[in-house]
Amino acid sequence: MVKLRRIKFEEFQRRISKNLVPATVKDKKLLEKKQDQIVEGACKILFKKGFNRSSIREIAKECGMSMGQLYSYISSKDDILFLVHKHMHKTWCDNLAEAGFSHIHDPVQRLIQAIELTLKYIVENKKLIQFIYSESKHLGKEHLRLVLEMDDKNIVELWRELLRDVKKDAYTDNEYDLAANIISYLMVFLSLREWNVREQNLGNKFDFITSFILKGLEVNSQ
Amino acid sequence: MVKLRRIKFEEFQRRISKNLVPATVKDKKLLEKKQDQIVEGACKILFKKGFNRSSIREIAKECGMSMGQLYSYISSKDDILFLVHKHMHKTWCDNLAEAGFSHIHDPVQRLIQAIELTLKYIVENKKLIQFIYSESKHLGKEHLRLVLEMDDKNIVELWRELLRDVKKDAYTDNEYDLAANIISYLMVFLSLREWNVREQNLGNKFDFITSFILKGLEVNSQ
Amino acid sequence: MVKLRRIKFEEFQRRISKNLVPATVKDKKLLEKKQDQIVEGACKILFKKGFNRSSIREIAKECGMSMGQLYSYISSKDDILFLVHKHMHKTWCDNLAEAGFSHIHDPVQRLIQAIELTLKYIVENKKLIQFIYSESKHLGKEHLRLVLEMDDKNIVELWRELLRDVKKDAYTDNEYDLAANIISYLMVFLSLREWNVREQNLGNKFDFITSFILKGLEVNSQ
Amino acid sequence: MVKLRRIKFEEFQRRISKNLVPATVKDKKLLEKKQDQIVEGACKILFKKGFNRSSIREIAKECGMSMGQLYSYISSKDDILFLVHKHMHKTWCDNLAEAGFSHIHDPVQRLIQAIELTLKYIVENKKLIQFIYSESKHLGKEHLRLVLEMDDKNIVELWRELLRDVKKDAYTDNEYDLAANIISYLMVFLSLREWNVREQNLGNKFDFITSFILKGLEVNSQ
DNA sequence: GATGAATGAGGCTTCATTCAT
DNA sequence: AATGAATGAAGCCTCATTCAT
Repeated sequence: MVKLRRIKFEEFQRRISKNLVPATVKDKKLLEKKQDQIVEGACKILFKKGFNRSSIREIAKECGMSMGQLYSYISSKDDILFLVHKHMHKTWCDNLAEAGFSHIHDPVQRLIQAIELTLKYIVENKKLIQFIYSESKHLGKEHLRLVLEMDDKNIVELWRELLRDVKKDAYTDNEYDLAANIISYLMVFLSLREWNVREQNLGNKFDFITSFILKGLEVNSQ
Repeated sequence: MVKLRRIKFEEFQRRISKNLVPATVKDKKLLEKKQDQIVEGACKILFKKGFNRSSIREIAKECGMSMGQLYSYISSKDDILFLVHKHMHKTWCDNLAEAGFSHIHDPVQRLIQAIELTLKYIVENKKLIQFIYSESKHLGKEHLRLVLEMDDKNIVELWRELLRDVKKDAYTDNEYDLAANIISYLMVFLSLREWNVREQNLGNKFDFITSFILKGLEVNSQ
Repeated sequence: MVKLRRIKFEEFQRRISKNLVPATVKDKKLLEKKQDQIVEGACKILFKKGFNRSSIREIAKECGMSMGQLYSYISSKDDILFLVHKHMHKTWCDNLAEAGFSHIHDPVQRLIQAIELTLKYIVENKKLIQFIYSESKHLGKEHLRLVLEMDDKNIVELWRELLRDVKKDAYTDNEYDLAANIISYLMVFLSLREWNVREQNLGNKFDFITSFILKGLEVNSQ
Repeated sequence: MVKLRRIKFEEFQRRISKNLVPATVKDKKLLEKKQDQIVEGACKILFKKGFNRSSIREIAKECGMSMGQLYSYISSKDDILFLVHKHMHKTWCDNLAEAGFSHIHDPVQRLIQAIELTLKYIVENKKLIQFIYSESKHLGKEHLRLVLEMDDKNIVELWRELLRDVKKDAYTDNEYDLAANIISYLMVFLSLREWNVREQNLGNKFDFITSFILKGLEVNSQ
């Protein structure tokens, strides 16, 4: 199951590459390396100031690049935003794939494992998640389409599949979709509502959310 | 219960007024009226183009004001964003207050009513919600503090109270807080994830979400 | 005849105004005045360095305006080029209208007068003519269309009419058109080929050209 | 007569070479071949986008060269413009030389043949002519001098000589010069005023122009 | 009080040319 | 000798805010 997902992600990678047409650089290896460098540098600025308030000049400087160099690996400021989205997506998928849960036979335990791995990832990448979810409106049309597709085909689809195993045929297709989206949405709750939620032991929060979801789905965790 | 909330909101109004220092206008009544006019006009532009791409000139024009006039009711562009937040907050609270649910004796039914009213409000004000949640990063520090406080003291607090009645003493304080925040967060799900969720009858979605929450809370709705 | 032309020019003025949409300024009178100021300043730079090598900053400075101010009377650098074209067109038409020739009864003498007035205008506005004819390729699509239309409907049409009176029905429509275009083209010869032509008395050049045209048209100037 | 011209052109070639200082390449033969390749590739881009909007990168790519290689055959972007001018000049001269007219004994027929060959050349190389005449402003000072000299010593001089045979001693030197320049100028009319002139049979246009010139010169073509 | 013209810093992006590899 | 990545100045344009009228 997870392998399948990884394959799909790589398929996206390929399609995505076509949508980021750097005007000048030809060396693919270098391109990828530099784009990683851009993501790393850009995030430092972007997380602090948001997309609009971060200037290309600042970002280039933080990346240790001249503006000209930066623009040979991207074709517009928008591309940076897209690169960050792609980065988030990749680390998210990698995180799940590495930790793994497809070996767990019990569908419920598998779901629980997926939830906990994801919650952990989200909390560990709080700034990234906050940025992604508050700035996705600034993506260009085509980039937005791609990001939504990545989200739907990789992440939401994972929950759909896990739910199908857990709920068997108890739901209609619409309900699987809705539930998968709700779970997907609840996963980022802790990062997006950080300031609202009272300080307390993180494990408690994880447990409460996991338990809330399982009960909401009428799944018996025993 | 609801009355209490309204009072609180007005209390905020007063405190908030001090944070919007119009340079010239003294007539409070006029100020309020004009600021409503600003919100109305601004929203038309803001929802279409986002905060950064909307210019003061455009907004002023849409409001039927000169730029000078506009600037006598606000002190910076950021104030407009705050006014829109305040507007959202007010209509949200008004919506609940008008429809009302404090007369419902059964705590569970009261909770259900609150959920459904809120879901309805969120869907009817989709653009507003989407705007608020994607542009809150642009709020100035002080404004952000106020908005978070409004959210916490009015909205989240409502859920906390409703939950206390429903769950009696089954939760710890932390759990009441967490659950209230989760519900509050789930309320805007349909507007923020519009594109992801499959087309289907809206009522079904409402029912699914309501039911999911009630089950998640282990509340028996019968 | 000439009056007719003037009317036509004003008609263009009106249509043209719609194609130069300054984003911000509302006072029409001021707009016109400032655009004249822009043309005057811009020409000093443009004639010296050509369109591409002249920066907006330089032009603004020469006009005694800030860049922001400049941009409230134009909407792009292209507009400046168009304004210069319009300016040329206007002075050309004004020059003919003021000196006048419609009162001359003899068609041949009228043609001669038109030629000499035009040659005089062209030589007196050498730099302007050189600029216009070497930079019109840089006009935007819509502006180019307008300029070509102005040229055709006002200037070339003048020659067509004069020729019709002179040649009666000796030409086909195509020939009237071709001859009018050739004359129109020959008029700017002295400014565009300044460097090639040997220094000599200007009057001689005028006479030679006039005579060349009349003979070319087989018109007897008696 | 024509031979003379060719010799002169080659003489220019030599002088011109000194003004294009390729940084590295010493093999003259190779240099010439590569510069032809550059002209061919450059024209494809230049005619489409104009000089300023064509980047060296694009041009190099179209030429099938690396940027480094390109820069070993030119010393600046301006050189490319000059190469195109030289190319135009060479093809123009070659065209006349190949078709030939020096064998025609009757001076008037010879002139007519020269005119028609030139008109044909100009129409067949419309894009080139349009480019040359709209971008010559971008030539550097020294290049401009050379181009004007080529034009005067080769092309205008041809007309001067042809006119001397046709008009015998009827003109003063100034008049020969003026008439030669006018003819030279009229030759490119059809390419530069393409859009203005009504669609019609090209032969008609050729005949009208030829006839107009002959009459203008008071030359009897029979 | 009301208006909207003016400011000018700062935004994103391009590209001729060089030079390390 | 050949490559093409890197430089960085300069390009055009926008717009929140002020202030003379």
